[in-house]
Amino acid sequence: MEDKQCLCKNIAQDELDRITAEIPPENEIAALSEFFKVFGDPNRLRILYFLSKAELCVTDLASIAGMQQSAVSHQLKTLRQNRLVKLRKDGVTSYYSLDDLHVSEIFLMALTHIKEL
Amino acid sequence: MEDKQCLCKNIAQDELDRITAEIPPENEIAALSEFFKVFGDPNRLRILYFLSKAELCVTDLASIAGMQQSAVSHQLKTLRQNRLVKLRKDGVTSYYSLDDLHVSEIFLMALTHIKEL
DNA sequence: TCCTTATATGAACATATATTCATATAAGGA
DNA sequence: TCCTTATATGAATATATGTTCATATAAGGA
Repeated sequence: MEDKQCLCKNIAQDELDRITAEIPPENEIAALSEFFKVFGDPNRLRILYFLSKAELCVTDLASIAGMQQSAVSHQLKTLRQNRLVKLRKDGVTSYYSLDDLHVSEIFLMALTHIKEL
Repeated sequence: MEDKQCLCKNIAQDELDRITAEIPPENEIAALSEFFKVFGDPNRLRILYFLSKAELCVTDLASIAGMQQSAVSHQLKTLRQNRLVKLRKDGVTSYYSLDDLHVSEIFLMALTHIKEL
């Protein structure tokens, strides 16, 4: 707790202390922000949208998302590291699909919010 | 539609076309990713958490979030531009509070997801 | 083994982004 | 008007991040 406490009268000190004490732990905040950051790129959002509809290979994803194959691979790596997609290999081809049911929910909720603006 | 269509047999061309046709428009994708990006910073998440509990002034926020006043002001500007918080002035003091009920929902949903990992 | 195809990987690079530092601005009191 | 306080703003800076380019790696067929 810093010592630069405001002198304004809007909130009691003990109320402030209570709020501060209840915040989720540091590692959860970090994980949360990391989670949201993954959705914070338009190309990754497109990839997630397409994968919410069907299992797709890298080349098809690159094609329909209008991205280079390499860029898609990089993004898929990020999505895998964050456990949002999973990989199935068949010969030389890699197929990706969603590995997290929350993605569609979150996508929908945020879309609802955007449309209310 | 690019011409680098994959020859793999996982999905029919018309299925692929249908998926591509259904994606939300460009401006919605952009708005969505922007929305998520705002939550993708730990300090902004902290600010939003605190404001979900009470209306607070900049100095108190800076204090409990462990940030410099200037950094808080910058972040609050971003949050205001994205209509997530609102400002009430009283004399020299500015008080901020949530301007969007979705914030708590989104925060909770994501926290649930994080805890399932 | 060599060649082809699909994809992953890493470096380079351009751009984005959060914080710091300095100070401008706003509000209020003496 | 001057001074103090609270906050906003802008430039500088360090770091992060997404894309491109080149190529390594994996898989399979000849």
